[in-house]
Amino acid sequence: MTESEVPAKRPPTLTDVAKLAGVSVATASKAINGRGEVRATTRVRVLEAAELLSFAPNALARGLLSGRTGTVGLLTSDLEGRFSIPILMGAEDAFGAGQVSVFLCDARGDAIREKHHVQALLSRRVDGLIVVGSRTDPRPPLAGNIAVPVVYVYAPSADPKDISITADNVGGGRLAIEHLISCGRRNIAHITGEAGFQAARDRVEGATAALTAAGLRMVGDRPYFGSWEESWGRAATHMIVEQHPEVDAIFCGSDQIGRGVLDALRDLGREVPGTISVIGFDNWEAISADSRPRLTSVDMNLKHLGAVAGKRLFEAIDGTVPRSEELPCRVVMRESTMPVG
Amino acid sequence: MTESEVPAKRPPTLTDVAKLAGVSVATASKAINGRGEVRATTRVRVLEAAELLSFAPNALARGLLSGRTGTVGLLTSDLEGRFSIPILMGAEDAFGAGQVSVFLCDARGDAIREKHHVQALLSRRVDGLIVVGSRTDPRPPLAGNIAVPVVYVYAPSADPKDISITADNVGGGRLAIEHLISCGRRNIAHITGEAGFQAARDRVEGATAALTAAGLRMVGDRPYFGSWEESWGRAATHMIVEQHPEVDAIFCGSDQIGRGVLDALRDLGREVPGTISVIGFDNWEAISADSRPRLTSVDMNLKHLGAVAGKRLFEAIDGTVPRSEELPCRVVMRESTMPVG
DNA sequence: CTGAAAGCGCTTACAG
DNA sequence: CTGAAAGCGCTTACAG
Repeated sequence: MTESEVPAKRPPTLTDVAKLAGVSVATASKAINGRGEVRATTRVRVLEAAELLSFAPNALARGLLSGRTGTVGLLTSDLEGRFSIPILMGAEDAFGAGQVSVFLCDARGDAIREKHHVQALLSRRVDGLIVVGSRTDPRPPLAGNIAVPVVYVYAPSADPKDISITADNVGGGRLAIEHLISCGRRNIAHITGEAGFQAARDRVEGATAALTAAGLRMVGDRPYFGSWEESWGRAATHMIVEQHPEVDAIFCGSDQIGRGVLDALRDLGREVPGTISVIGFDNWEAISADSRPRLTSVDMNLKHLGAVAGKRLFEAIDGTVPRSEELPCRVVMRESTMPVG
Repeated sequence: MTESEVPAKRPPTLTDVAKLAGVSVATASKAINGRGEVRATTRVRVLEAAELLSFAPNALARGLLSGRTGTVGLLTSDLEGRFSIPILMGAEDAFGAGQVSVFLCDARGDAIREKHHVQALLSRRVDGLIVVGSRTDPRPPLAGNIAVPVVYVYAPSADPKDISITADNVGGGRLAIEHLISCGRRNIAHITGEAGFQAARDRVEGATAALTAAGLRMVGDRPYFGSWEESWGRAATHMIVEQHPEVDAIFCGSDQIGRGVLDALRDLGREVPGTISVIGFDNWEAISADSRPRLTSVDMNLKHLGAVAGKRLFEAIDGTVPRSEELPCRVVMRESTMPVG
């Protein structure tokens, strides 16, 4: 039986490489890792052997030795929701392709399932954990003694001692109103989602502050809480336009609401942005980028949020203790708030 | 220095548990894994010790021994796109919480990045790989000698020897037309995305077959290829209604197109579903579930696709050789195709 | 029923 | 510059 007939059942080991190169495993290890003084010709011989066998060092063995695995766990509560994904991408970016590998776990908002996932991740000796929430309300911290650093993103941990990276929704509400005022609007209404959401309340707070600072009041003297859906945007718009015909701008708590508002205004013959401006929230391309007119929106920079969380996790793994951060939103302007000269 | 003062820097090991329970590591191992004959009282003692230390067995060490890591790699080319996510969730479901952990890698459609990720995953000794495409066109198989089973989902591998789990888009096109015909429609137009997409061409093929089988022809005698966006749906609708006023149904290649079609028909005063029916494709809730009227759509069952891929990967890991599968779509009916009596 | 020993694949002092 | 040996945390025959 010649060598070429032997089927390579298991991946090649360092021993295989060393044998082929005619050196000890110790030397092979040093050559491959560029460690210790290895003669140049020896190093080349080892590297060639490794190449020939397409040797990939067993990360499990390495992790066992070093105590570091180069893996992190990403725990999300709601993969389906569109907020997790950009955050997740940002985090992935921060880790870099191949340097650190990411375990993805979706707990589906179920505490039991979450516990199982955490258990599994800890067994796999991840170097750290990122916990991604699906709404901005504070969430209970992970149960149990977690021996590795944890960073919470989007939804902060309810424990202020934990590290949380969040979007500044109060600031986002303020930005939206300031933008509308910049466009020359004075009679601004606010249609938003369920009052049970911290995000809704925060944006109201920011909006109110900005209006007050400008000496203005909300049309209707209150926000219109309802649901996050288009149909609520449509219904509320009809009500507002009828009761407050002077309305010349609407700040919407989501792009879906914004989309409903645009459709209703179109039905009512109110021209956007000619006689009334509309701004949404989330900057959800699929909803905002092809409407008539295209919808200006507040963007929470979710990808950046994820990237910052990733960086902070690294710092924590390296022993420094990062602080919680609340990152600013930004306005992405499109035609629905374009001042018409 | 008392015991309680010693900080637990590293996670407890089996040795710690054994020591605390007053047995050997071998016995501790057997007790914890329910293996071999261990006296009941001994087992209890070990389990209590493990509990007390909140011992979690090091999966790396286990993996090193057994050659199985209980991890799989999920390689996606486009996390942002909305097709990957449901597939990913389905796969996660198939793996079960905590049993198998999933490494998520987004190659961003970049071959170099993909290679890096595969390399990293192989180093981590994943038991298998799932490759998720972002469009249904066949993709080149993974480069290099992959020593573990690979299952392609959504986008099949260009190599027919590989295992690919795909949605039957031809069948989906057929279903859409058959549904419209069931609703009493005879003059059916088809507005779809770029002809460069296999998905567009497949759905056309199915639609044409179903029309022919019913003795009908497409309105305009051809599909209207364009883009996947709302604006194309709007533009094409105006054109079709003008040139072919007899049109009484429109099959749309995507829900976004469908949404544009609905909006245009509304502008044109054509009543849906009264005088004309509309069906979309993708069953994208955010787009289809709150439109006026709500949009009937063809669903590719992506989550199920992912789940099947996960199951097939397991079978492959366990040594059986699964076959490629093309899974059926289904029609999710809403008001836009409701026959009006 | 229990434990000593070997070994999974690697790295790291330590001799030579 | 090179290699023998110990050890990371676990499991698995094999003695006792």
